[in-house]
Amino acid sequence: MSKQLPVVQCCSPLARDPLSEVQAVELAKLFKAMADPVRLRLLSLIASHAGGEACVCDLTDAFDLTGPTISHHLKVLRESGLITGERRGTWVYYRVHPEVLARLSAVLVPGDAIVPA
Amino acid sequence: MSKQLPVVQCCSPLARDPLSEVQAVELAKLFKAMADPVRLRLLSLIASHAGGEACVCDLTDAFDLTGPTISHHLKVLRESGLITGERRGTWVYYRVHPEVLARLSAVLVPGDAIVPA
DNA sequence: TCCTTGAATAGATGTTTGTCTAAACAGACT
DNA sequence: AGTCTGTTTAGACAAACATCTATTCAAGGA
Repeated sequence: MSKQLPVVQCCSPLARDPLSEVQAVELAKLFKAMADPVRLRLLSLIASHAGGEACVCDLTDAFDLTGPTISHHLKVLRESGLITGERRGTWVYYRVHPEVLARLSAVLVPGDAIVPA
Repeated sequence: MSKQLPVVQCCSPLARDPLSEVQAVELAKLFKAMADPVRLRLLSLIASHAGGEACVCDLTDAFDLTGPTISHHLKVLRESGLITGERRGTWVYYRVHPEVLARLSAVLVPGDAIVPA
């Protein structure tokens, strides 16, 4: 549906070793994608939806925003690698990439360094 | 040193239940605070520093940025509740609030809902 | 083929944000 | 007091961003 960014290769937990500049830039992109209430709710709606996927029509109804605005936010999430979209007939369905969330989660707490994917 | 925001009360994991608007706004503030490479490195430098704290002088040296800019980023992190600063004599020392990171981490992965603080 | 509906793109606009310089504030030491 | 060093505040400015309207693209059904 659109360009796939590589899944985060980053990092040992924040509190273990200082982040390199490159790692920080990489991570910041992901956090920036989540740094908006609408995008967080989109992510949550998709992730918690039955079957692990939701169509744009479902998502649009949940907000008091125009279609293009929702579409813009979905694009940001897509380009950050957090979700993917797939057209099936009339509708486009989105689902999250749980590994990306898991890696992000692991960076935040002290614990084992991330093993290579 | 400055106003303390309440530690995030938020939430069940993203993928369990759809985030409410209020929860999303709350969480987005935290993610926004981390959505910058400089702030992520600051956070990591502080968290990984010996003794769990670092003074501003250490932090400033690690970047090619002016003092006021670093101070600005520290303020953003402070006001988000991720760190606290304390003046001891000449220097100001910062340390992270690990609980906030832990809660944030827990929101990202499927698992148990957060128990009240 | 044309029309209808779902979704994305293009372009415009007001707001937020990261950075800087200049100035103020806080301690410590003469 | 006066001065030095470390840190924060104030104000300015360009770049990034969230939102909108108008338009285009995609797939189905008449």
